[in-house]
Amino acid sequence: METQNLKKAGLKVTLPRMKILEILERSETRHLTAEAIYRELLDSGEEIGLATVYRVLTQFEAAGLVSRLHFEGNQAVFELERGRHHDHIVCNECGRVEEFFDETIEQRQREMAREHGFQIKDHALVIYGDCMDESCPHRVA
Amino acid sequence: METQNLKKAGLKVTLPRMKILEILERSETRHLTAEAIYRELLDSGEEIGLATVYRVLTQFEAAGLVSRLHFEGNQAVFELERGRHHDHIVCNECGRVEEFFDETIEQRQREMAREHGFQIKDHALVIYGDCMDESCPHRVA
DNA sequence: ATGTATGCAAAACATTTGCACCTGG
DNA sequence: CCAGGTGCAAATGTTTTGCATACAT
Repeated sequence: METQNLKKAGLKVTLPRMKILEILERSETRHLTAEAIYRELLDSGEEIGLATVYRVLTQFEAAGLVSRLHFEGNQAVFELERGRHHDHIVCNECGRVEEFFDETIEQRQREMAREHGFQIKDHALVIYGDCMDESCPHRVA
Repeated sequence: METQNLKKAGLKVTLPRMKILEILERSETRHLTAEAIYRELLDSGEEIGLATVYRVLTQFEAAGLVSRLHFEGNQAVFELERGRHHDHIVCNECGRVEEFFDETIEQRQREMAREHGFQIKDHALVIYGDCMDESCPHRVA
């Protein structure tokens, strides 16, 4: 269980940390803001402060347990790190997030970095669009 | 001159707007935060408020005169819009920004959006790395 | 016990807004 | 002249921090 991951990361196994991990694991959308996690904690009756949520998420990020993403908008979004690199497509209308991976894009990025004399360390690619999900409220098609 | 662009955008030709356009045009790095523009204004003796800088940049963005970029870090970065879409490579060490364009990446993005049932509207791709510029203070190589 | 974690309130930032005054056309 | 623009200060929204208390080992 998650107890292992926490210990492995050198973090004490505390209630806030376990609860936050649980929420990230159970999440349907898998991409949550600190606020969203905080609200879920409140809803399940936990007395955990928003500051703690931010502190825990920052520690999780440092430990490689979660990734912090920056989509348009002002809040960071957090997702559980599952070791498979991927990029994101976000629906402008309903906020739905999909993940994708394309080796050709990865390759071309490495090539672009090389051409410009950069030692590539990381990259962030987000595609914005309108999804055609039936649940999407502003769906065009 | 820039007077044209302002009028075309339906914006009165005021001193703050002209000065801000000038700074964006003259900028060596071409990618500036609102703060950086504000400081340049102060340095050149202009009495322009930071709020005005933000307001003007937001209007310029709406008019298509500038683009607002979100790199890692909390401040937005603004660049003069020159009509040629491109993505960015940013040096983690010295903050230098390079632009690039790769049709293969563009194509694959469209394909990824299509595969996931999204009507692509926009995208943001930033590559982070260490540059090997001789002026880069933390240069490794 | 003892070093860490947490909660709360306050601080820190980046950015936006309200409002009285100024300015461009 | 007058709608629109600007400066300043105050508000906002997100994230971080200080500090006294509580908890895991």
